[in-house]
Amino acid sequence: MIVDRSSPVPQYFQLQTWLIEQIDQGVFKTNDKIPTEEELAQITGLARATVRQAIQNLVNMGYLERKRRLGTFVINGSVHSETRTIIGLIVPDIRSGYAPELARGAEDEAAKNKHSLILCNSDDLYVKAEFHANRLLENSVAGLIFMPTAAPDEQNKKIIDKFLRRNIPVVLADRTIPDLDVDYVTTNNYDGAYEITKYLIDKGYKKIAIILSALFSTERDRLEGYKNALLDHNIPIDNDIIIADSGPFIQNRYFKYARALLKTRNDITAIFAGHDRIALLFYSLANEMGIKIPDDISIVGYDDLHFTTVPLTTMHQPIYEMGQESMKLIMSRIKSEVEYSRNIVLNSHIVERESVLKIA
Amino acid sequence: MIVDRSSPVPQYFQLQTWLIEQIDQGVFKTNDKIPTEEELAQITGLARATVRQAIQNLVNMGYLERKRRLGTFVINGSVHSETRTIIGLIVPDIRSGYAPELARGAEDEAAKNKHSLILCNSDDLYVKAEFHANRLLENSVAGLIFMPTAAPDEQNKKIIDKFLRRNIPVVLADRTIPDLDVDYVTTNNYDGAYEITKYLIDKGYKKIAIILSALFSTERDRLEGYKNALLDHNIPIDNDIIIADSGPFIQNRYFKYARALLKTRNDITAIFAGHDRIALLFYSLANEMGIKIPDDISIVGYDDLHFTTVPLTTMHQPIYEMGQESMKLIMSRIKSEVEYSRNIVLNSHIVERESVLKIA
DNA sequence: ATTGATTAATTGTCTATACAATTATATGAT
DNA sequence: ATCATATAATTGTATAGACAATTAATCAAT
Repeated sequence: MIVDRSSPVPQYFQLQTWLIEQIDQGVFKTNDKIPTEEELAQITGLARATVRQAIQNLVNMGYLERKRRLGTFVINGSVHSETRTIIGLIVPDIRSGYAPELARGAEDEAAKNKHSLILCNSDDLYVKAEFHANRLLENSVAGLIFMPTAAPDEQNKKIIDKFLRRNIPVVLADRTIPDLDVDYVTTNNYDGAYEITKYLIDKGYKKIAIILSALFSTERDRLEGYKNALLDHNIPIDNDIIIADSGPFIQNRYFKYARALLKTRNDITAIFAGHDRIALLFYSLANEMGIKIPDDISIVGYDDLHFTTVPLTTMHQPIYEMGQESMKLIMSRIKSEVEYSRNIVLNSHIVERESVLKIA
Repeated sequence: MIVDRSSPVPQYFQLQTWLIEQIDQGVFKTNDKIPTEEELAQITGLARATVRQAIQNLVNMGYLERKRRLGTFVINGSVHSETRTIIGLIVPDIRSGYAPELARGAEDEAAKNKHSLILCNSDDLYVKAEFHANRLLENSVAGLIFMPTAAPDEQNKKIIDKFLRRNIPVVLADRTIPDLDVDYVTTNNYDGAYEITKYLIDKGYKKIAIILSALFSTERDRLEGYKNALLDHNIPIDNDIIIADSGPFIQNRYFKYARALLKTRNDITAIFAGHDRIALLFYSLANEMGIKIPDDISIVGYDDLHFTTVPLTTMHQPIYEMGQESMKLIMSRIKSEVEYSRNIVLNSHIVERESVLKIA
């Protein structure tokens, strides 16, 4: 007998307790359909309204989910994730690069799902990321979108594990970590770099310098794409005109690299800037040194931060979509049990403006 | 009439909405007893069970509290403010203008106080702002930093009141609302505009056009500053070269204004762009039309979004500090009872670059 | 194949009614 | 004064029944 009508315990509550027991004991498993309200009324001898009250409470508590016409179903056991509607987003700095675009994509998608976004800036530092991670956990966020910091992979993993251990889904955005079984969304940096290098080659260039950071998977992939494009077109790789900085982006440092490069190697005819902000430096520098882009030197960037002031040919990255897709992954993890980790690689495409001259 | 029986909206939901409204508008204040279920049934003409459903939902949402034999009471929204450590930030769009800088200032200050920031984009639309406001309330934020939308003041006030009624502190950032007793942080737009207009006058200019939006207090103040600077220097105001758009910033529309202005009025020697993004348009346009800045025409902007590509002389606004100060106001409200509302006006200063030529 | 209409299952909304449980307050007894 | 008891107001629990809305699945038409 499920409900004891002589008990002082409310009958809806008895039913509720019984249902929880069944779920806990695995009689009703995740995603199972439990009996319909009518059936439960029959079985227990209660009125449908009473059954409904019990079920409604369990829905509120995050045990069950109702679907019209289909029935009532047991929800993913990682419990109260339903009531939590805040997602954390850790980016290096909301002011720089494409972070605003990414945040906006994520926020829009979150809003669609009636979730909110907590914004955290790590400045690419492990300590700051960890500080925020702890605060997010205290606020019991339902998920985390994380751009790994410039710290070693091991440290980033530590942060990620904190969440995963508590069954809080994590998605890496843009930057990835090798050999880590976690969802991520990125763009095809290797292919993109290969393509835009080939673009320069097709325009007649052979002496193509590249300047970027070796710190992040994204830019390391771009470097590989660049190298292989050269090799595939029988252009020797000249390590002197490959500048791969080991630290995060610091404007002044890159200014020095750029200045040194332009001064010492006037055989360079084209430059592949690891990202658009580096490309911008060259514009300023060209101005300063009386060099004309693209007449004297051609340049391409990567990202497509829409500057209206310089006509930079660059690789457009779908950043907004990256934010969106990251949030979609989080949402699907929250809503249902996902067994395997999923990786989304978005495609970039060249946006041709006027920073490259055809010389072939 | 509280419920419209012909509406497709469920009646319990209509009642629910009505009750929230009453609470928001202060008809039912904190700790007030609302009518009993029986009374509400009478008033609305609904069955008690239906009334009950509405009330139950509001109890779950944290609006109401039931006490047996006593009735149902409005909950004091500020009760848990010590334990709540999340602050809402509603900006038009995190991608545009200085929103990232503002967000970063606010976030850093929040982090110092072990608080977190929920980021919301309103797109300057009332409906979106309201959606986010409701979500923030559901997440029981401890405070709100709000950039009013482009909607009429009354609507923005409605959103603000929702928070204030629950004793949740609100700070307006950058844009203010006249005759509203609420904390705000802004910059001295009037003085700044006066100063930069005077700067142009001192450089020898008399025919100074201005282009901005008349939608926000900030830009309206700038327009006044511009006008008074002219008047004080005995320069007649020429309404033909004052373009005050009534809508939000839409790039293409401003392009048209700019193009028309440059084509029809070649007596103009200087331009005061209401903000830097407008100034940028002139750079693109100048390029297109073969006009040189500053040789053919001088231009100043407002904001100082640091573009490395064009040497724009502009009014630097301390946006990061604005975010910081806004958050500081929130924190002081959270920590202690503040009786009076406080207004902080930050000072801007001119950053001289190379977009203005001396002709006097 | 795609689109459109139909059907049936199930949850969603709503009414009208009844009695139970709780408890602040008033009343009465000591 | 203190304690016990009754009272009444209000929310809490429960029933039985009706119709609405949604939607997966099926069938029909193009």
